[in-house]
Amino acid sequence: MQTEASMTTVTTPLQNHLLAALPDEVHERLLPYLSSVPMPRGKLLYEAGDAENRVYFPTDCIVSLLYETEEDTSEEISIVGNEGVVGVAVFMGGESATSQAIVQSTGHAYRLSGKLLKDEFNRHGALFYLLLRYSQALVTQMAQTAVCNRHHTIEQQLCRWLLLSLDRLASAPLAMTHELVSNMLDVRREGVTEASSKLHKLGVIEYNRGLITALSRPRLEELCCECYTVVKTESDRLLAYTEHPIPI
Amino acid sequence: MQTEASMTTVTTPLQNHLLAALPDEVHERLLPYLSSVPMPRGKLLYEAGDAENRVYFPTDCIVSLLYETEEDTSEEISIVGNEGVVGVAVFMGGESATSQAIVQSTGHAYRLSGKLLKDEFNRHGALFYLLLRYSQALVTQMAQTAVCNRHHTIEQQLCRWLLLSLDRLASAPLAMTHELVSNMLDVRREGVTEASSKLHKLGVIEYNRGLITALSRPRLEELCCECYTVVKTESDRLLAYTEHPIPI
DNA sequence: CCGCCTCTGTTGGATACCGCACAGAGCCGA
DNA sequence: TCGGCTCTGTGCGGTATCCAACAGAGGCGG
Repeated sequence: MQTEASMTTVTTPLQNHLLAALPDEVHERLLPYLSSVPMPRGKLLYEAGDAENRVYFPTDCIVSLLYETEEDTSEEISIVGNEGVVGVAVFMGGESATSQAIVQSTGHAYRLSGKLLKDEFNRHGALFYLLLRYSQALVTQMAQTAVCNRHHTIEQQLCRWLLLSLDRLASAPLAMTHELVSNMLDVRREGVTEASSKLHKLGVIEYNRGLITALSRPRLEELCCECYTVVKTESDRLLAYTEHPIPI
Repeated sequence: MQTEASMTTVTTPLQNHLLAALPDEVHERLLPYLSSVPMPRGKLLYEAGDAENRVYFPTDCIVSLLYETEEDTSEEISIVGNEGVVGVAVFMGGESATSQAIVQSTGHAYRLSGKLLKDEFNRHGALFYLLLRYSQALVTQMAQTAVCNRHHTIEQQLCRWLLLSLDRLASAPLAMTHELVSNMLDVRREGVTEASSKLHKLGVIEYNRGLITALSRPRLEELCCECYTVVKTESDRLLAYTEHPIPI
């Protein structure tokens, strides 16, 4: 089973772009304390209001940040993969946030205690600058997601979501049912089926019982609204891979 | 005219909660460099992508952070008043953001050069901790706004918007037409008229040609969705007024 | 091989909001 | 005082999405 296989894949901390961008000096201090943890789909990392005393650097999994409403629906506000870190509230000083973090795509992450992260952050070195810029990228993603949910069709949102997910996974088929995607986009399952079916007819994706495969990335980008590109461009700008991030 | 009057009101930097929360030591370094600037409605502080080389601490004005779409609509993702600061991209390290900042309610702010703010931020003292926590509060507001736009009726959104605005202004009538409110919520003007009319019939607000007055705050909160309270509670938690903010 | 469960496809009616068009009402300046 | 502009009120048809119900299709275990 595909899921099981990916659970046993060997990963290294440096598959995470943030960790990879840090200088050796920081690696020496942090790597010994990073522990690899399996991230099965559905694993709840934080609930809204929980103290976030650990942070996670994904390598080959995807984590969704969800906000709940009183009506018991929840909406994915941003996603975090190997480009980022889950648990920004730790160094932002709030300790907790009003979102929940849940694993959306099975894989692995490296876990670090909040205390160690804060200590390193407070050295005001490479990690500090990097995490701040990452936080800004996250904010951009959140805002653009908000705009997208409001203005664009389910089909466009689906394209955006697929592209964001593909960027964060080493490779194809996404193991997601229409039902799960609908939870993420917070639309009806039927809406996702309809949009998927349309994309399939256009020859852009194919899917079968919980596996979605992109057939043509370029066409996916064409059919998508601008939201994907806005987020991608801004993230690339903010997190341009540098061995030694430029200080403010 | 109400607008003109408020333009000549005398303000002090300490009307801004962030500035007020800083210890004397920081005041001594920063206050000499803060200059009071009038903030007339419609003033554009940054455009998307602009280098934010100045930050603004509002005292009695409200600034909206707007994200535009390609279809030339724009949506208010968060609002900043005397509880915050406009220009977080400066210390987050991105220098620019993908939003625009525009004055929504006439008043004043204190302006500081980005360089001086960064210098103070990089001292890693009170301002540093305060601004990080403020940023997190801003993120919470953005996320909740996103959720609200998606799930709640125009009437509920209007209540939320009114409450957030009232919190940030010394006092009553908000000088806003339905048209302007509709731009903020990114709905039709008629939708705002309809919702306003309903709130009026319920005796909760009254309005007349560009002036909106809340008659009963408690009732406004009842009619609102949970979004206002979530944001308010979390902001209060993160920014609990302390003479010397607690370090991480 | 069969039954069951999950996943996908489809339909019909309801609804919130949109776009447009226009009418009345208050205010300001000529 | 009167014309014109801004602001608010209202009605009509269109549409994307929602809600509910159900039908077929594929896979897995007994």
